[in-house]
Amino acid sequence: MSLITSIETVSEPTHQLHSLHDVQHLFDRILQSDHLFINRDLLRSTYIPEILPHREQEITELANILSPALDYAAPSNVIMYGLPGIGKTAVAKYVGAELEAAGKAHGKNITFLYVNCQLVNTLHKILYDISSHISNNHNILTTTGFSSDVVLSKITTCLDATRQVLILCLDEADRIKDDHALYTLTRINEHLHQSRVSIILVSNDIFFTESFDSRIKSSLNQEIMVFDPYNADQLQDILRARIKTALKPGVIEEDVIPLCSALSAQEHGDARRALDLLRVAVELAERKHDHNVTNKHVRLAQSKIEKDRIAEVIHSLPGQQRLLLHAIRILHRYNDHMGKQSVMITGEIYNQYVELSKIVRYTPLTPRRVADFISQLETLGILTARVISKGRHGQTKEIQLTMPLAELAHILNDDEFTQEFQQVKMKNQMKLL
DNA sequence: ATTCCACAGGAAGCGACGGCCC
DNA sequence: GGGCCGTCGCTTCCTGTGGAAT
Repeated sequence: MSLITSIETVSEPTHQLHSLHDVQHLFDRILQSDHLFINRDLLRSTYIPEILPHREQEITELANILSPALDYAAPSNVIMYGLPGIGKTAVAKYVGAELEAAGKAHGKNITFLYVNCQLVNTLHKILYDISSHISNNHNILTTTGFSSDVVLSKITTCLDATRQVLILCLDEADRIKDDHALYTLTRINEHLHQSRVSIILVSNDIFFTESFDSRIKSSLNQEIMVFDPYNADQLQDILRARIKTALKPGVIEEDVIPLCSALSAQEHGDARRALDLLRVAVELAERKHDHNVTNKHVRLAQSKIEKDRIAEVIHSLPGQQRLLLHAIRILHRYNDHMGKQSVMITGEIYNQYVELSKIVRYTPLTPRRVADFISQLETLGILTARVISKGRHGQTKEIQLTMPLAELAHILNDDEFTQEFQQVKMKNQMKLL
């Protein structure tokens, strides 16, 4: 389907809702349809259940490491390694909550603070997270504008004033930009007299501490826990435990759980993925008013999850990166038109990008910056790129889309740039825009 | 064996920004 | 309102790369 025809198809809905009455009927119909869920939130990976199947050993190990906190002693710092979706975060949060509860029962002040370093990725941001968490009834900084030293000093004063053990869990710790941040955090105890801080570092990257200098390694003084991926049988147990409370009895066909588990085990034993797959499969079945969830729904869910992920990523890209994607789309289409390979190289993509920048009146960024964008798009799974040498014609990158061109065109269809390109296309009869 | 090309990608630095203090 | 602090997006400068051409 050409870009212009695909725009036409989405322009006008065939049926329009005119009144609040219509809307009420619409939702009545949805509510009256068969509900397969009892509680869909229980099939979300963010939900921490009361029992974590196949992680009993890790829970016990972490609990043993952290138990000195109940005597106001500093537990060892812990590094937890393992691939995504295999229960590291769940174990840390589970043990953290249990420890807080045990502290309360024994009259000890223990605080567990979970920080996701994907967003909170600098020392400064981490310190502000700590300060806002421990600030209850204390005059401590909860806003920005202070140097890291000032915030750190306020935190240590507040901690010492309230005698407590703070367990700081830094998830995705490999995202922290500055090694110095970890060094500072691991040495907080040197400033404390009454309280103690212990750190749990959670990472998918087993090599992330390799680059640390010896000062950080020694100040970490860590216990290491390595999490093994779940196998297909273990994933089945996890899913079966969740569906007992999340879904109505008998709505799942016999082979659905084994299929979800097998597909997720193929990746790397990712329980998060297995739960998403099952939840989306049930949602699709519900929307179709089917009474059972079958393998067909799981396969549809698998394709939907992947498409949704890429579309969401593309829509959230900044303007310049979307413009670059338009350049790639047009170049790809041109290559198809000329019967050439769908492989593109950096130089021609950059030239196309500069052309488009003129149309939308953007100042084109430098080739260096655009090269970074290409690497980022590769990281996001939208492109594949490999460095090749063209001999006397220099070194470059061979770039390919990971999705069909039509799919990218469809995703970019409602993009703000598309309309401008359409106007230019009509004015200049440029077939390939 | 040497030269050459078109980049890749690291490092450093700049300016803008948001949020605060004084 | 100027100064401070940390962050971010970006440019500029630079060195490295590797295979075809000479």
